[in-house]
Amino acid sequence: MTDSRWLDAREARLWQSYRDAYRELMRALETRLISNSGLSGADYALLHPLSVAEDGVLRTRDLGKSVGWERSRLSHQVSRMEKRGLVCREECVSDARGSMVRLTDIGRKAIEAAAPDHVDAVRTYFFDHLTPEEQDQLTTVLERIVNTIPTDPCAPSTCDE
Amino acid sequence: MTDSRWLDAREARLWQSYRDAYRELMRALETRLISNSGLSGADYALLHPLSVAEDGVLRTRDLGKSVGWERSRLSHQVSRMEKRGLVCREECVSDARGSMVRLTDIGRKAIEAAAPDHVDAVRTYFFDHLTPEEQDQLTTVLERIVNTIPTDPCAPSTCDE
DNA sequence: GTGTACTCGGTGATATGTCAACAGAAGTCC
DNA sequence: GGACTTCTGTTGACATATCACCGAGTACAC
Repeated sequence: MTDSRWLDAREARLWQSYRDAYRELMRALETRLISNSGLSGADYALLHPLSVAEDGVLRTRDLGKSVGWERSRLSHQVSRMEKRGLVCREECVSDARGSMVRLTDIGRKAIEAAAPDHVDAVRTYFFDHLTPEEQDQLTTVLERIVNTIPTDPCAPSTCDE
Repeated sequence: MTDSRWLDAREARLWQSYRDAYRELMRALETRLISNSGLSGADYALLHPLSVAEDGVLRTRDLGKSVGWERSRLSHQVSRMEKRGLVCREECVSDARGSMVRLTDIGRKAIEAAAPDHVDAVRTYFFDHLTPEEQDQLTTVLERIVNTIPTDPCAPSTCDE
C-alpha cells in the first residue's frame, strides 16, 4: 500500500473542474439536442457510428465498442430505439451468435436533422474556447490517460498490492 | 444560424478521447471504490463535501450546488443513504423551507475508510500521468470551458438565433 | 397587511442503467 | 468427435436518474 497523500488545493481544483466541465458540458449539449431534435444523447451516441458505417449497419459488438457501453445497456437502448423505428436488428451471417443493428430511413433522417446543430453546439461550448495548440495538448494528455486505465481494476497485478 | 462545419479528423479525435477518458476513468474509479469500501460514486460524492463541512452538516441546497446535481436526484440519493444510516436529515432553523443533511458517525467512518484508497486511485489513473505544467494548463482550459457554458441553453438570447 | 412570484425540498411515475443469469454458438485443446 | 472455455446478445429484476408536479415558505412590491 502506498502512502496516499491527500490532494492539495491546486490538485483539488483541477479534479473539481475536470468533473464540473464534463457534467455541465454534457448537460448543456443534451438539453439542446433534445429540444432541437427529440433525440437523447444516448440515441445520438448510437446513431452517429451507424450513420458513418458502411450501409448504415454495424455488428452489435462493434457498435458497443465504439460507444464503450456494456452489452446489456446497449441491448436495452437498441430495443427502445427499435420500437421508435430509428434502427432495426438483423441476423449476423458470419457469426450466428451475433446480431446486426441497421439504421432505418427514419433513423438516418433523424440524425441528419440533428447533427448540424449538435456539432455547432459542441463547437460553441467546447472547441471555440481552445486554441489549436491547446487542442493538441489536450488530445495528448487525454489519450495518455485513456491508454493507462486498466480494463479491470481488480485484475491480478493491480488489486492485491 | 451559423454555417456549422463538420468536425475534422483531428477534432473528432479530441472529442472522442475527451469522452472516452471521462467514461473509462469514472468506470475504473467506481469499480475500485465499490470493491474497496462498498460505497458507490454517488455515495462518495455526497459524503466528501459533508466530511469537510463544519460539523459535518450542510444545507441540502448547498450540498446540491457542490455536487452539481438536480434537487430531485439529490433528494432520492439522500433518502437512500439515510436508510443505510450514512446521513440523517435535520430541519433548517434559518429557513423553514430548507433542510440540512448531516453526516452520521457511520457515514464519517465509511468515508474515512474509503478515502485513502480512492485518492490513491485518482492519483494512479489521473494525476500521475500529468506533469505539474500540464495540470495547470488543464485547469486553465477546463475552467474557461465551465465558465462559458450557459446554465440554461434555451435562455432568451441563445435559443432563438 | 395582501397578492404575486420565486425558492426549496420532496414525491411518484416514468425512463434509463446495472447486475446476474441464461442460451446458443464459436474457439480450443486433447 | 467430445469436453471445456470463451464470446455474444438478450432478458428480467433491481438500482438509479429524470420529469412533472405539489406544498410550504420566503422575498418583494404595493
